[in-house]
Amino acid sequence: MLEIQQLRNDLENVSKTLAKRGFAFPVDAFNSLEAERKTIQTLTQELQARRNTVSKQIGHAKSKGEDVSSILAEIANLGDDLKQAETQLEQIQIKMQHMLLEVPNLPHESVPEGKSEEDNIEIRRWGTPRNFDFKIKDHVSVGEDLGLLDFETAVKLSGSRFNVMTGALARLHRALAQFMLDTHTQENGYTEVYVPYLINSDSLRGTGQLPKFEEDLFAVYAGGHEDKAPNFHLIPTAEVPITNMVRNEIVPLEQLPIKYVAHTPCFRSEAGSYGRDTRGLIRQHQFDKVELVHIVHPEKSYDALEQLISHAEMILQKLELPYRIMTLCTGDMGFSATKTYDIEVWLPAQSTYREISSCSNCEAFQARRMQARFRNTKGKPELLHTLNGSGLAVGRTLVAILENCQNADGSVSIPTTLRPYMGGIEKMSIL
RNA sequence: GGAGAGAUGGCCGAGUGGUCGAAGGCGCUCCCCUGCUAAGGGAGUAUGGGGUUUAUAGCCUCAUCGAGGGUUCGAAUCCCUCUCUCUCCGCCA
Repeated sequence: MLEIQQLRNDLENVSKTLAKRGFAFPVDAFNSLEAERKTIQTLTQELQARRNTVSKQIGHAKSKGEDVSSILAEIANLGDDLKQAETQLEQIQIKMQHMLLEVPNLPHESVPEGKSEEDNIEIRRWGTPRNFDFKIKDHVSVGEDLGLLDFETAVKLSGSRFNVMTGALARLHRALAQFMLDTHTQENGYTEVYVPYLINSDSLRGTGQLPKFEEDLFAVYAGGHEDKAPNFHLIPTAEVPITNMVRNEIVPLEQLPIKYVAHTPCFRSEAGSYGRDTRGLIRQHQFDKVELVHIVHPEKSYDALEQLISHAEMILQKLELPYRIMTLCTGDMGFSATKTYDIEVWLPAQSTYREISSCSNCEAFQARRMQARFRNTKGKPELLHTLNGSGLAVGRTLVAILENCQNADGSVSIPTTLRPYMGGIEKMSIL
């Protein structure tokens, strides 16, 4: 959520900046609502002040045993007038709140302008894609030929966009998550957290998934009461529960920065994306991710973003998987971000780089929705800055290994760093 | 799931219709006093809005005593709903 003060004082610039990311701010609607709000709020407060004064008078008079009927007569209409004004004000404020909750964050000035992913800027590359001297398979064929990846059974169990992994592949999936967690906790200074996978709507509003993106979520109803509002949603990313840990909190200054890491499943309905990546593990309704979250002092958030991306990169470096870093353009960034770096890993079967991590600074956008604050050196509460990034998406990392580490005989070599997590085995082979 | 108790400011804890945004204590900040230390005296110490304003300064004002409704001229106090916490029982991994 943007600061309403900023909208009042600097609407022209705000709306210009929002236009860069393809968002048309309803300037006229805002202005007229704001004018209405001002009138009604002033009126309401005047009536409230009057009521308070008169009530005190009555209190005084009664304690002296005086007659209060004349005072009561004088304010006979006050109650109705006040109630009417309060109702009006409330409706205006609800409208305003709705409007503001749907406005995305302002892109940082360093973010390149653009309309789509075509306009993202590559800022660096690491590693060299391997030359294969045989005809390579995509990850689906590699996994299925090994007999360890089974989409047909997943369809039977749940439907499309789910998967079943068995044996060494299931273990590799688990190994990846363990390896990522260990790296971030032991080398990068993160605190591991375990969080709920079912989350309430206040939390989803806090990080920006609601109210605008409900169709991307799965709703859960206790006892099958679909007629009511959902009790929970399944988390689309651990960013939601982790970041909301500081919702409505005032964090002591000395606890900053807070760096959390969690491994969770993520559930996305991806309602708008049918037809994209229908084959394979790239786009699933359920996938695992190791998520990194920073809760930081506002002056430190851009340094934190650089750290965050480097922590995510470290995983791919240790796995020796080639990747590139992209700065997302204004038009491709997520709702809550001011600046986002994507890490894209090399997928040889697609001869292209594909997103495997997304690291964003949200500045105070989420903190304002969540009222997540710290006490500054003057002792005053001030909004925190929040950042989140994948470190990494486990399923997509698995895809990258299956494709990049495949051999001519159909086997897949286990990256050296993962072998301790795999009981020392060096490859998965066709039996 | 059943029975009961509870939720007040940074913390503890008063407060069952009026001058209560809230006693008292602790903590914290500033000042005074005391030749160190200890003790003592005084003042201050919530958050979010709105108006005014060059101003995140001041001043005026509104709201907030778990959340949301209601009664009333007036609610921390009365009524209703919900959430959460605690104790006991049952069930469960």
